[in-house]
Amino acid sequence: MSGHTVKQLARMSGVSVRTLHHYDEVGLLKPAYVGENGYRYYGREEMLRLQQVLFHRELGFSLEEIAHVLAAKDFERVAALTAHRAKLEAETRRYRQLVRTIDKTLAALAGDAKMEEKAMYRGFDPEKQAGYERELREKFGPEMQGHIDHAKAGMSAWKQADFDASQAEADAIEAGMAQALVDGLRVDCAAVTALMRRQHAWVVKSWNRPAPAVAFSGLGQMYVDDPRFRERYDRRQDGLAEYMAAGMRSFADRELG
Amino acid sequence: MSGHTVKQLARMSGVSVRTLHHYDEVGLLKPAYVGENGYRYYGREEMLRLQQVLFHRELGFSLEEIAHVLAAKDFERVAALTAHRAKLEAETRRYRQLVRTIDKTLAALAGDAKMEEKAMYRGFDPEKQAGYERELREKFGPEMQGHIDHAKAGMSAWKQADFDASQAEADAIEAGMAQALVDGLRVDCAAVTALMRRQHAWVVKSWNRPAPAVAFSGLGQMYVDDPRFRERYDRRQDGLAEYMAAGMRSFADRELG
DNA sequence: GCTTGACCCTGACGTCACGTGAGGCCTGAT
DNA sequence: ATCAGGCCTCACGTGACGTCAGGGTCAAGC
Repeated sequence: MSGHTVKQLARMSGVSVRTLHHYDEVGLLKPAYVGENGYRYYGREEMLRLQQVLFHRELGFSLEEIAHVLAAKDFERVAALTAHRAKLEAETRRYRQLVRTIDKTLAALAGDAKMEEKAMYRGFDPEKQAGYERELREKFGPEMQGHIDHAKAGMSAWKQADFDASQAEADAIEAGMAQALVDGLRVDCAAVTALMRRQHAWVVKSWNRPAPAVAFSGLGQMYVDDPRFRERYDRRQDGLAEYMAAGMRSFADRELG
Repeated sequence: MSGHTVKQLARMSGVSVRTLHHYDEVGLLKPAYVGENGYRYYGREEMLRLQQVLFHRELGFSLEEIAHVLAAKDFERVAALTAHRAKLEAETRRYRQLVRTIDKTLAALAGDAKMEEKAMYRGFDPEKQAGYERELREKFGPEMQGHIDHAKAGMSAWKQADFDASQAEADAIEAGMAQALVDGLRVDCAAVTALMRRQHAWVVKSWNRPAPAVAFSGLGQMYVDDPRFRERYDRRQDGLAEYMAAGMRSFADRELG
């Protein structure tokens, strides 16, 4: 019963010869026996094991994890699969977010996202807001007026009283971040994280809707990209726009992911 | 205007110094200027470019792709983003499929009804867990002990980290339901519905898989039928097991159907 | 017995986006 | 002068193989 050679097994299972060599090398799948010429020969048992390996590989387990799982009994296997399932779901959620971000970016590139951009400015500075509206009208003509009116109606809840308090909070956060920047604090340190938590709360309140990870770090990105925001931050402290963006991204990754 | 050194830029943008070195190496982000001592100095333009790089990196572009995208015009950029979007969606679909595969595998492994039952009890009560282990030992003898120990190690993360929070939520829900019961609230009133929504979320998290209507109301039924659960609830409040079951069935009918 | 061509082996380097030192120079403060 | 803390350039390690290079082995046909 000489068993199968590497090429035979490779063809049967759809993997490469090199892969079998590699699995032998790392001890994941050793041949049933090795001829004196050094040839590898695989038997029925090895074929079954290979199937197990490939199954778990498909699921995204690393070879090391596979070795561990195959050595374990059902009990542990269930735990491993459950944990892996959670990872896959997390990845799925992350990818969905990325797709949404791409959609937004595409919309922005297509010029469709004027309203979105507008929404992000909301509550920042009513004077600039007015200037921005004029700009929009000039660019896109009178048919834009309807959209602007609509947005204004949405802002009616935004009373002047709220604006002052909100602006004060924004100022306080910026001041804290500027200090953190000159102090050379890392963006993931506790102090900056606390500031970012306030920033996140502020954004949620300003937008009047939740700000998930991608939206929050995307807003940070806009602080850097958009000259009106950038100018505001850099006037306070050189590099503050980037620092804010980094802080927000870091916070989003760590706490909103 | 000396610009920023590597460490400064790294801190501002939240990347490592090595990353900046690497980006320089591969030509993705070169310093504005290199001193005669060999130091890298970055200016405003480089900071902006770095933000662009990081944005695309988050989306999962490779560094090579990023270099290409940043050198391209809007038209090409749209094409790249669209193509990348398709890739992400394909990955998302693939992951969903993998999750389904895992679910099937878990179901198969649980074909042994004991395993299923055990999974349901998971995170509920360590004492019951101990009872189950003893049962296993009596049935399969001492050689099982090794497996149990091993599995315990694998599950320790679950038990230690999540058990407390999970149990606290379960307790809170039960307390709320007990109060609702003594207050004579109908199981379809808003307050109880809210509690049942939490209960459903808790079950989904505990099981780590969706709980459709039949499963959810079936679990409620089990609270009545199974003495271990029944005792737990009735100790807190007489009739609570039935009340839970009624609430869950009602919720399942109204919101999960 | 010899050639041919398909198959086998063992290195060993390349991939990608950095992490992690090692070893040494530069700079500003004491 | 010393010292800490920056900066630099190598250069190896990661994971799961792909891809040669160089050389031995096997079955079949001549």
